[in-house]
Amino acid sequence: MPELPEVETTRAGIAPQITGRRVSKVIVRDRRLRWPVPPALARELPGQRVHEVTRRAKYLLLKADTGSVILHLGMSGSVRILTRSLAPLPHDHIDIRFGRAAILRFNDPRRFGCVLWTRRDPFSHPLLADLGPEPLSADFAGEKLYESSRGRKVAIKNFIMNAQVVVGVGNIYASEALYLAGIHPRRPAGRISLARFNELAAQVQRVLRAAIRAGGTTLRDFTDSDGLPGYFSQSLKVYGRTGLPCKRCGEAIRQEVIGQRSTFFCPHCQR
DNA sequence: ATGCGGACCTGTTAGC
DNA sequence: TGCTAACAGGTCCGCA
Repeated sequence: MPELPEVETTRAGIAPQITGRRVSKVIVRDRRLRWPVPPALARELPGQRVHEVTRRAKYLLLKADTGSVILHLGMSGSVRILTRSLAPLPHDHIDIRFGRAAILRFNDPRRFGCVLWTRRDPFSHPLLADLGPEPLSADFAGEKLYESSRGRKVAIKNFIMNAQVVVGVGNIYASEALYLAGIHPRRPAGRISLARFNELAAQVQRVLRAAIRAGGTTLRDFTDSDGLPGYFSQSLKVYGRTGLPCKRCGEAIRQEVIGQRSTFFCPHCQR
């Protein structure tokens, strides 16, 4: 579920419900996530206020009085806000309770996600310290991609999915952005011109923004069980369209494995 | 430094 | 219909 648009939609959904509220209790039902949930979370967070809910890459950051919660949804994670007590379902691993007002409930079947606690600046946490630029920031442009790609032989698909290069481009939107920019996913990153990188950067922004808009519409009230904007799938040009005609030229969309992930592209429109 | 493959998990779907 | 295998939106880590 969670690519950057889903994470951003989640952030926007939960922020108004917990910002400024005081945590009353943290319940950890299963601490076996990607990294074990630190005991300090349940020990230190209760009694503190959440001051803001931000996002860096696909990490959600809950800034509290003496530290921050760092939360990642992995492949299958979701959070939702309950406004009344509900019996936990399978994989409801963590509750962060805000008195009677709200419960933030973290669910993650595959447990690739994480919920961590740091007393330091979360941006200096090892998981966040080396991350590349945010694709939706105003200063994100093709130049950065172009410069960091010189001499690199890695396929462009893998390159733009590398979080040290640019964050937030997951498997779906990597295929989509490359299609929109007309770039073959296997093309070596170092053999792409500045002009084409400018186009790619623009299309990355465009597709992510469009998906956020679609997600935002679907999940307006956030008591829904999973943060799945099932909606944007209608707008996908290549992802999941193996064998179907390209919407531009009619050629059959190809599916190949690149970097161990399924990749979708039009062999005619992408070079 | 770079690039590749494996690892972590469970649930759902595709195929025989 | 039922069993098994393949696959799934992420990303860290170790090795060559």
